[in-house]
Amino acid sequence: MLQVAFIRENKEIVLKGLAKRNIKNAEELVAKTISADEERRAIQTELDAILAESNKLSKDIGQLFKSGETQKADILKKKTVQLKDKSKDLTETLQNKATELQELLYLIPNIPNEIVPGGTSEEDNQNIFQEGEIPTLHKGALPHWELAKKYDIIDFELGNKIAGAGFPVYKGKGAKLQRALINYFLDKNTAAGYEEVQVPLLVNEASGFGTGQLPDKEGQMYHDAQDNLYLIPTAEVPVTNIFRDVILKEDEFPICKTAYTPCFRREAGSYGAHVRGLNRLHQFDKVEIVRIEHPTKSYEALDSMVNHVKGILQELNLPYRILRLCGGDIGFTSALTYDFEVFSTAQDRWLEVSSVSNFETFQANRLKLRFKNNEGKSELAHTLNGSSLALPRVLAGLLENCQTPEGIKIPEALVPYCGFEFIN
RNA sequence: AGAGAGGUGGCCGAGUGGUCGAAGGCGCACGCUUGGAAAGCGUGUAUACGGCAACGUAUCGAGGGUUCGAAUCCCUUCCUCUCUGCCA
Repeated sequence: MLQVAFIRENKEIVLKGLAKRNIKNAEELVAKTISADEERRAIQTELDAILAESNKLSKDIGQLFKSGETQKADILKKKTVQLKDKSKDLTETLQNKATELQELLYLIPNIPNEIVPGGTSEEDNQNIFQEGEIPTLHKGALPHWELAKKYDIIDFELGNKIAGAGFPVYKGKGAKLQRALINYFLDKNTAAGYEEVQVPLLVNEASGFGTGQLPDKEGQMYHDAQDNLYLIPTAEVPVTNIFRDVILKEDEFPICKTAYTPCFRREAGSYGAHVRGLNRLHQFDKVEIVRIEHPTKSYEALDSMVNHVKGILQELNLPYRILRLCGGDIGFTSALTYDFEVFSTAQDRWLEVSSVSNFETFQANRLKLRFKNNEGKSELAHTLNGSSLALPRVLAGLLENCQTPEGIKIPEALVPYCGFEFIN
């Protein structure tokens, strides 16, 4: 959520940013927000004056009672009763206006960074880096869902029976490979200075609002109505919410956390070949990195996160590319996002395996995540996160790219974690 | 799930109707003191909103009520702890 004061004082920047995201009614939205804010402030000023008067009268009444001047006190009492009615009305008006403003603010996405390209869809994302050799596969090479079946390492059918589509069962070396990947990613992240944390997989409403999943993506999360808890769609939610309502000291930066969690997504509206196999699941494993940074350092941090993810993909020897997401494709809460995609050779398509973003103050404003700057004033911090990495598509890429007529050849870096070199 | 106790500032903790945004202590910051430090002494130390500012308003888990006036009384709700039950 943007700060109202920022919108008020930087209307042109906001409009320009919304234009880059192709928001249709941006002018109207911003105008409404600014006027709601003005009205809100006017009402508050009025209400404050009434309350101030009423507070003063109450004190006077106390004094009068003490000195026994009850008649005078009774006169003042009548006055305060009137003030009370007035203040009650105004309080309600104020609350309505504040809610109206809040709802408008929820509709305004983050302002994209200068370097975010314009564009309307994923077609317009900028390919800024690519490396790794796309292997030439042998004759009869298979997509990963066929390989999974052939070597009996992932059973989609069985998952169907137990839970439904999108909940695969990993078996034998498949299950072990999952565990190996998780440990490998966590080790890479902790070696790079991220502290490992284990967090709840269910979160409350406040946490959902804190990182911006609510109210925008309500339908995308599994919800337990009985206890009003949500299954996390990403570790970003619980990990970032560690810092909800926190005021940091400046010397606590940078804060770097990593967490492995399963992620749960309803993926309502997805269908077709693109959701085949591991391409899109309701439950999947992911290792996440989260950073809380000083505003002047957050873009440096974003670069370092990008380089970190790069290093992992290089070590896994997977062909990948990095995209800078365009205004039309970038997430609601993000100011700048880099997507990492691994080439899935047998499917002949790129699969997103990581998304690394700087949210600047957008999440921090909702989270009330601040720090004391050197003037002693509290200021919003910057939050960032990225996948390092999401498992299913890395696995898909691995299976497809590393297949040989003799079986799947496990990348060297993973062998110590798996304890085997081949799946055959 | 049942019974009981409790939620106050960064932390501990006092406060049962007015002068309480809240004693006292700890912590922290600055200053004095010192060769330097510790101790000691002094000063300061919540957050949000409005206002150029002075200052005003709100906040004692949250929401509502009683009252001229609520941290304090009443209702609802959430959370924590203890015991019992159940259980990996």
